[in-house]
Amino acid sequence: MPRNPILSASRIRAAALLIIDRDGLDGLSMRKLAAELGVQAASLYGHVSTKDDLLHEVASEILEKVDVSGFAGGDWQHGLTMCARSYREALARHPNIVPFLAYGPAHREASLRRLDVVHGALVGAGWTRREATMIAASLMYLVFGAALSSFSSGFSEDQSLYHERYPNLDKAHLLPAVAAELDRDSFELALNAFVTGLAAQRVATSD
Amino acid sequence: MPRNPILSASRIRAAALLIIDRDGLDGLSMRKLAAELGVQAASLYGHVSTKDDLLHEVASEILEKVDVSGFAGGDWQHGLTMCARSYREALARHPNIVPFLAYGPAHREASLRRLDVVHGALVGAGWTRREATMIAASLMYLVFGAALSSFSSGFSEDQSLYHERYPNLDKAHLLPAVAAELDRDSFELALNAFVTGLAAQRVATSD
DNA sequence: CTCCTGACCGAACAGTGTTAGGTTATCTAA
DNA sequence: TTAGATAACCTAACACTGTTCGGTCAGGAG
Repeated sequence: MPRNPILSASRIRAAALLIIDRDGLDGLSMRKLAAELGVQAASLYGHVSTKDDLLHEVASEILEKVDVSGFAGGDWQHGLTMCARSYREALARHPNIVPFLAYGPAHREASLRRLDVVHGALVGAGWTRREATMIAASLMYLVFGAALSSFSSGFSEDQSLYHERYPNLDKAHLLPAVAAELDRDSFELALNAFVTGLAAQRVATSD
Repeated sequence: MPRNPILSASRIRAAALLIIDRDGLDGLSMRKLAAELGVQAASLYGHVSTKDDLLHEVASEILEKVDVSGFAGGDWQHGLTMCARSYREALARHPNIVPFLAYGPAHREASLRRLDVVHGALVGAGWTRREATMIAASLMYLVFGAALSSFSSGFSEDQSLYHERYPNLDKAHLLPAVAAELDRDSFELALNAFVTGLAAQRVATSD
């Protein structure tokens, strides 16, 4: 090796994620990323083929942390719940990249592997293949919906306007701390209602 | 009036939405939009303050069609279901703009008005204010999650790869027609399970 | 010491959103 | 009828974007 490399694929990924977390998805440019690493923009292309590719790599890194081990015990309700929680947490840690993540989850290797596990567990628990597919899809709806349309990233404008014009709306969720809690609780409510409802339907159809 | 205007805010919105539907969100540029209207890019700025603003206007136009009249009867389960269906349909008609829509639904006038109606109806049906907020949020999770991570926009790569590597996954949802049906059915499943689960929880806590 | 190779850089290309200033057709006022 | 006002559109440019080509230069191998 001619020289000690400053850059590496993983260092680039880390810096990219840092910028995305700090400045948003649109706040990431190759020049800014290069500057963050003390380098010129062109140098990045020795380690990364394309910006889009870089984003996919960052995305995969994030999604690696999703845990589907909850299905191991054979209890699909528990598995579904644990998987959804873990998924949401992974996304909530980097909310700015979620719109990109959602673009094509099915195209990513890790997502497919996970989906395969979930699907298999559901079929093993007695759901039909079609039902298993739809349940897995529904879980994605909840997870991505929760990560995307969270209170934390909404409701940040002038507070006084809300209350008088929309009397039914509570203005408490304007506070960031409250918003984060409300996000988590709303997700838990939705997840719990969903799994409960599924279980009820399961009993009904297996009669 | 000095001349018969070629441009108008609504004509610009319509053309923008057409391009978005056809070429995707990234496929919309001010120059392309201008060309579509037989005009130069700069001319657009006499009718539209900013590209971001234009997108928000297009978004509002789409969201205007969401129908919350299902709550009128006083049946919150029916209201929730109808509202969610109408919402999803509105989004499914223009899937490419959904990532933008999801960015800050809470900032849009029409969304807040709707949210206020839903919230009021839920409180009227006996839910606490906090519960109502969380239920409304959950509904958004489902709707946006369904519109975003739909099968139609995923799974479009080489079909043969899937089956051997992920034995649990069905390859039927690769076909566009099947995918659309699967999207709708999955959403209905999720929605039904969610509302059922909510109702069950309601009975339990009101004891 | 020379050669080679790999890492980084400078400069450019085509494209983006946006703006300042200029042109022109029509409508109003004298 | 003609002069001026004005709205609608355009030309040209700005600073930015992702990406590529050709160069520079440090170190290891012979």
